[in-house]
Amino acid sequence: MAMNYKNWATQIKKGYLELCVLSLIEQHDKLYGFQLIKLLEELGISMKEGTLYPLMNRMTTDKVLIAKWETKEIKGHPRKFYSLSKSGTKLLQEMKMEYQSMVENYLKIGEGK
Amino acid sequence: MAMNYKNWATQIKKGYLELCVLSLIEQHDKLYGFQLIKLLEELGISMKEGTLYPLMNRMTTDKVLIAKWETKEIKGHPRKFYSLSKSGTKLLQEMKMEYQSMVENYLKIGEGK
DNA sequence: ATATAATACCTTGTAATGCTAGGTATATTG
DNA sequence: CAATATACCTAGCATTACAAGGTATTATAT
Repeated sequence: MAMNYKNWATQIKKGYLELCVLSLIEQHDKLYGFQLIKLLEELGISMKEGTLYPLMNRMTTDKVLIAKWETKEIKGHPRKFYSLSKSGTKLLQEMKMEYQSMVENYLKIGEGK
Repeated sequence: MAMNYKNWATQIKKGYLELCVLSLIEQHDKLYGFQLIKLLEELGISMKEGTLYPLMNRMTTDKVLIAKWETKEIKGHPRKFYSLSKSGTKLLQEMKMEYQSMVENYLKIGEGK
């Protein structure tokens, strides 16, 4: 990315990261925050803690996600696991459709001409 | 889109619209603002005037775009045509690569499991 | 004549969010 | 006992899509 406009990468991630997080939780049933960051990293998607944790709290407040602390069976810092609520599942389906449209619409730009 | 989180559609468009605009200008060589909005609309992409014009001015100031007024040969309100600068062309290539990565990375989420 | 609509551009202010840069706490390793 | 890794959190900043307003020109309808 060029020196100027290096913030474009930040901008285009808005919404996209939300979709990635919800999709990963759907796929794994439940995940905790730190684990999500590692999973995304493996996929080539960089999401900082300062981005993820506020997002998880927002989505929990909005009842898109259900959060549960787990302290048993593990040592170290307790982990907060997230799973999709019913409305979260529905929201994700809508997001996927919208995302799919965007990808297809952009493809049309390349095809035309 | 659900009642809540209806702003997600707004958020995910950040950066995406910039990519669409630059790609369309590259393909058509030159375009004016109002025309861009109509073109995007035809593609299924909604971009409001209050979004487009400030963006075009930003990118002109940053020398990503070159702007030229055209008043001859047409009646009605004068039109401001935009074309890609050299650095704009380079920036667009970088954006396309980044976008491609994002699309591919998200595909991996669906594939894994 | 004179509203109305369509074209074409612009600006102010708001809401939302990714990230930086800090912080806290627990457990392990040198 | 310092350093590292894990795991969560927060305040403040920079950025951008949009709503809602505006200006100006031409064509069309009343």
